[in-house]
Amino acid sequence: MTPTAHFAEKLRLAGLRPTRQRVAIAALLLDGRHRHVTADSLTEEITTAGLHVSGGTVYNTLNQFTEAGLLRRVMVHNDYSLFDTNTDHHHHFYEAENDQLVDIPHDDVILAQLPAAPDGHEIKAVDVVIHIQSKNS
Amino acid sequence: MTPTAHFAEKLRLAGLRPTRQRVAIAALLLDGRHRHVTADSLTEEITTAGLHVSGGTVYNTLNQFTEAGLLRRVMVHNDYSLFDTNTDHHHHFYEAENDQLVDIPHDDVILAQLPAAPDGHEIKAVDVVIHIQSKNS
DNA sequence: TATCTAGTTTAAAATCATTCTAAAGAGCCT
DNA sequence: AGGCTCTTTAGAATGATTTTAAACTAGATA
Repeated sequence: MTPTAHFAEKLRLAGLRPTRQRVAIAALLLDGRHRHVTADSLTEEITTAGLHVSGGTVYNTLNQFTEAGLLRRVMVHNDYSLFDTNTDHHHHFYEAENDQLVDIPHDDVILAQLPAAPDGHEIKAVDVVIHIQSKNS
Repeated sequence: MTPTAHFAEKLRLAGLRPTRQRVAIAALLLDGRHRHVTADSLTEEITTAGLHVSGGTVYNTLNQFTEAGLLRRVMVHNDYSLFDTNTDHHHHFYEAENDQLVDIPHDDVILAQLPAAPDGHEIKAVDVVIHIQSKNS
């Protein structure tokens, strides 16, 4: 199976029509590498790859991939959106000084007790963000 | 001590000059009630109280209060900033459907194990957000 | 293979929360 | 009261994201 066919299939399984743009972005983001991207950094990658995808489509695609569970949105500030290519359950260190986000290995956080969800609700996800700062500041 | 003098003192202790606007906002937000506000909802409250504070000052004041530790910023989405008048250590339920944020009592979350902060860094805060959704959807 | 249609992409304009600006105003020290 | 600095103000500017309306395409059908 060609790489393109591989990502096209992945998109189909996620319920997304495999357009040229979505396949290109999937090839960049869904190759198994774990990293954090923004609409801006992704646009740069696309350009570096010698391609072009309009700004609106970059945003749409990031939202659709997230909706489909292919990406995860990480909330650490509200200057711009961050997306994590690692959709496995894990948490983050965040250093506000340099707007730096670092993954925390899965087992390094243990939640010994969680509250029950309010009536009529269920827990969908638990996000832990550990805010850190450099010691000499 | 008049209420105004009380809040003026509170601001001075936080290192903020007690201007008319800051005292007015402090009287609304720092009265001990625990709630979540936005720049917009606060502006409404100010208007309802028969006062007027310019938009820029509302934003500045929220940021300064947060900086001074009188408020806490809560990160759950990036449509607009949310501020929590409860600065004690506690966590949140967040229901994306209605953009609803609910406090979790302090002891209902137990973090049995935390990772060490990366070299040269220290932990400043640990935020836990439990995303919930209504069951029949 | 030609055709059709719904879904998608595009560039550009619009939106909207937030920040910035420069001028006017107000604490507060002497 | 005088003066110096910090604040407030209204309005303009910023910047990420969404929307728009028209052009395009994936995929189904004939």
